[in-house]
Amino acid sequence: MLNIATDTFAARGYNNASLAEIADRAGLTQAGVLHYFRSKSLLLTSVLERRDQGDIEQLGPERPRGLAFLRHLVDTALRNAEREGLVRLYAVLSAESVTEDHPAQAYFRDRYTGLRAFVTDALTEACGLPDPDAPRTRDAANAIIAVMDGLQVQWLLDPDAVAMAASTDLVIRSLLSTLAPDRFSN
Amino acid sequence: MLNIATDTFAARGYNNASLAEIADRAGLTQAGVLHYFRSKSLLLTSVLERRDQGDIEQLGPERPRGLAFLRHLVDTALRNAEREGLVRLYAVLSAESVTEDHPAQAYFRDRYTGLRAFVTDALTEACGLPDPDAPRTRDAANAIIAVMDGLQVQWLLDPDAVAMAASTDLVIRSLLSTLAPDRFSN
DNA sequence: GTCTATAGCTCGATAGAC
DNA sequence: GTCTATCGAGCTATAGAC
Repeated sequence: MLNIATDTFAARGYNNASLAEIADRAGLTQAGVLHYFRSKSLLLTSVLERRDQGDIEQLGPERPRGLAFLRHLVDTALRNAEREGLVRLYAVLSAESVTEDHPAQAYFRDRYTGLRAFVTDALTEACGLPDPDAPRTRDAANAIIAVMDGLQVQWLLDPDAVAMAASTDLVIRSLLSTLAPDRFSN
Repeated sequence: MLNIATDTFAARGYNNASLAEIADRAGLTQAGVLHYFRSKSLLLTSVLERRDQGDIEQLGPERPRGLAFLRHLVDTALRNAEREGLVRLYAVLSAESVTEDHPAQAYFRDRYTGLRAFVTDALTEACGLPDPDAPRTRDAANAIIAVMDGLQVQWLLDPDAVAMAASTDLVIRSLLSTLAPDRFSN
């Protein structure tokens, strides 16, 4: 049920997806869907929360740190090329969430805040930097997240023109050798 | 009129924006809007075409080349921080366009194809590379476009957490020194 | 739990008066 | 050119039978 809702939101976006279509695909009526989820926006929230378990940034307490975490991001980009549905869900909804009164706005704001902290920490640790709050580290972290997101949109529109993992890897390596040229040479 | 439509599509996305709201803001009725644009999707097309004149990638035949073009991208990121409406329009619509049967899908596919060619050329020239079709150059070009797009979404959700120009500049510099370490040192 | 039925909207588009 | 009126369709959500 949540899987079907996920696919539908991914294919159509939140606003353009209808409970009737989700219900059809799930083999019941629109009223049936609302029996389990009191409203459409609550269904979206449930979809997003479900997706957070067992995914990218929720790896449990033994999440990899430093360089291992950055490598994990490249791995994720590689695996994402085989998970178009998931990529579509986040690409479509994250951008849609910036529109007025979107029900997923708080979710994505918080998600990015958390991701930024993770990546900033990983960079600081991998590079052995003294100050975890250095603006340049923060800029680099934001850029790494941004490049992964932006590549997804290009890839969804034109899969053959984009190598998500290769581009992600190239950016991370380049940033590392800028932030810590002694540790990471070109 | 097109300006009002632009703002509305930017604030609500295409699907969620209504002709009635656009008409209200423009001071006429919904039927009045359809007198000028035969359909909603034609209005969107007109908005996007209008925006292409005098903007980022349409700088006329004397578009800057090589390093100057890459600097221009950073300038654009800097100016974009003062043009939230325009940023919102492209961030929202580009992601929305990957959904099924979206009227702007062809527009954004073509736009990215053109942008990729521009940035790839600029990188090839700036770095003095022999092969304009090198995969790594293409990966770097895609990454530069992606980082600019991805930063916009983060910035719209949390303006204080993101320095679009600084992050863009950092990525471009880092990539340059990876692609051509002899010309661009850290 | 799942259904039918329906209330109560909003939407895009068209027809036609002025 | 701009309006009113309206069609036909879609939507979310609720009420209530079974």
